[in-house]
Amino acid sequence: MQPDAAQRPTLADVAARAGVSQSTASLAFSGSGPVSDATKQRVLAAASDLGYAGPDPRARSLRRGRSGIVGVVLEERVRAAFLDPVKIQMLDGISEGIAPLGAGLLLLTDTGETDESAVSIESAPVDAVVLVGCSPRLGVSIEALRRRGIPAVAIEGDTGEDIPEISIDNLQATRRGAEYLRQLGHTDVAIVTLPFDAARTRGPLTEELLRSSTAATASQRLAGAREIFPEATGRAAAASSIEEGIEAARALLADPASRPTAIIAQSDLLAAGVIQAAEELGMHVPGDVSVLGFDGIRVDGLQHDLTTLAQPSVAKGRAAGEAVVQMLSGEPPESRCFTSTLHVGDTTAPPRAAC
Amino acid sequence: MQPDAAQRPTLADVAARAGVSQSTASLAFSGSGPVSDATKQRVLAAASDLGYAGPDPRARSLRRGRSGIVGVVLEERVRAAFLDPVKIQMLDGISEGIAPLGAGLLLLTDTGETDESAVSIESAPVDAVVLVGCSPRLGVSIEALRRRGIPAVAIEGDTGEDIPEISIDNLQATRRGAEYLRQLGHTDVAIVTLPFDAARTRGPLTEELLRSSTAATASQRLAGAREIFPEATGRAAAASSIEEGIEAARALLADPASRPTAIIAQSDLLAAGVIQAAEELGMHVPGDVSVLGFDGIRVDGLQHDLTTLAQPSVAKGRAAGEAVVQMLSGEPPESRCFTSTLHVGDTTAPPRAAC
DNA sequence: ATCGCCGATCGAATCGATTCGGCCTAGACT
DNA sequence: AGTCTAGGCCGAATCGATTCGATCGGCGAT
Repeated sequence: MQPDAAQRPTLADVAARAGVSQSTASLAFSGSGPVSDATKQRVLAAASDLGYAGPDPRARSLRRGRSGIVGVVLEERVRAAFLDPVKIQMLDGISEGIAPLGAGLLLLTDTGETDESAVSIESAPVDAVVLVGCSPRLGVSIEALRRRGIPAVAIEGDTGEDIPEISIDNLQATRRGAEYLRQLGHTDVAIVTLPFDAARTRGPLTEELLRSSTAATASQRLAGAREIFPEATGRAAAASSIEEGIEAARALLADPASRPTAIIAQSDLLAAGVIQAAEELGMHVPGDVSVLGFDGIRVDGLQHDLTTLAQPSVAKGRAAGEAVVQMLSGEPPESRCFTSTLHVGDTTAPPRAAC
Repeated sequence: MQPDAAQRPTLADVAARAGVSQSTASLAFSGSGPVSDATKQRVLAAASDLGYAGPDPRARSLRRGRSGIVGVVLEERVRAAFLDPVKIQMLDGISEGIAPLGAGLLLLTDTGETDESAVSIESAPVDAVVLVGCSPRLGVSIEALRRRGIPAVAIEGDTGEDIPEISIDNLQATRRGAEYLRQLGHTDVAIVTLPFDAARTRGPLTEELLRSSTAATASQRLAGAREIFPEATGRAAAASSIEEGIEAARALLADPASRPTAIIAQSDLLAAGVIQAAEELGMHVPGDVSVLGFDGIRVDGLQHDLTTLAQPSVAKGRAAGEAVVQMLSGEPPESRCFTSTLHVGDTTAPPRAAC
């Protein structure tokens, strides 16, 4: 109505110009329905004349009830997540798994802040959601998802709900790794764990910390190790990073009199940190201390072939993506548990004979 | 109407239950408008009773005309992009830059396929778009963006349109690096470039290839090098990866009689590949050949401190994000050009005296 | 020659929320 | 006491497309 510059043309405008009804114009675009070729061409021509760029995705998604977007919820901020190779591999797997949907991937972070008007897990136009390594801290958000009827899949996160879960044999894998260390002759083993709680408390493994654990992954891996080394103690890191590994190892190796002969790290990044700290202290790996990792990634700058429990990260992501596809097509969701394999590198060896 | 299980409650249902009009209920949620506290509580209570999870983002975005989502267009598939540390850093910067919007990041890839019904750059519910290292192959898509009136910012991509661009001093930086090599005494220098065209043609730098170049970044860096070494030739890689660097270097170093004394790689990953290939051939870096990279990232597994032109990747991403925020608030977009700095590591040295 | 059928098109309802203009009432001001 | 003001709330239009059911020719079958 107003001489207001360029009101963007709508489907109605196109239809009018092509001399057809709006419904026909819609069909010409979406292709779902019988439209004569001539009409279709006419509509397309009109659209082109008007500079119409195709149906508005917002209106379309409102009507269709689908947005064509799958959300990926990362517990950390984007920066942190991208620094973790495991996360990236999963992301890649997810994008592969949902490929048949032709859907986009929306990065969501569970920062805990409930910013008004911000696009959060509770208010994002997504058709489904993949929770990557999320703690139950997400309880509220998950509840919102359930209410909104948005299907969700969790990767390595004990959601405690009826959400299908893609996981690995954390406990058994770690036990296998620990068993290997015992076979090498180790008896004095320390553990560097992933964070146990939302606060990411860093420090010694106290009973209290374990009791308050909300991170299944860390707990399970610890349990697996303790099935072999019941007395094993250690430290919890505040994140899965080299930095944190260094920090933890410095504490564990501080006193030359009480040094363990092997350290089980719950991630390769932590393991890399442990190795670095050990070497800084003049220790030799695996001569003075064996180091076992978890993940099976290549760690930036690490000069060793890490002995580790290799997990199929990409496959996990893909499985999650496939589960999303299933759920969206009405099939019942399906949890899956993958198996990790022990990769023996050059960071483990029999303990140096006590002198 | 139907006894159909649980039709999800809508704002209208909530309003009815709370005994207020729909408009009031809306105001109670969005908070924009005068609503008495009592009424608000009543609405919230009704919502809670009904299990209403808040306004539907699809409807909201249709009405508001904003979706709260910013698209990031990567030229490669997600997997490939995530393997490039520079891209990840930029992504991180972007997410930092758009933080004030509270917007989500939608990953879009320019695969070239125009999948029907797939969420692509041409049909995604985004408020703005950041093009990361995109070639003009995107022409069609960019045209669509323009028609849809979606603001866009380009990072290191010559869009040829009126899109604000975030870039770095590719030419000058490379010239500085080349100059440094010349000062060391090098005269026989080869270059390993990024892809020049959409086809990612791999092979020798022919005049024809350069003429048909659609990649400004590669062209500019090459031009910078040639300002110092006009005769320098080399090879184009098909991607920025260690693999491609190896491939290119093998070709360049194949003939012991015509080996250059230095190689300028247009990315650190390529440089890492070059070094690896050289060492495989029994050559010593920097003894037998100096290697100069570009980017300033830490390369996985590289045992050298690469001499490289460090660019502020995160800052670039952040600038792009900030530009998006500006454009969305109506301010005119603003192009920016950052400066790279020469980091001298241990991969460059004077050429071995000819015997 | 007539009936039935199918494909092309059209009208109108719908998706779910936001928002503008108007109405009403209670308190304030003179 | 009368009127003005403003807060609080409501109705209804609107965002832009999709889709169901109805309509209307035209063509093959009987």
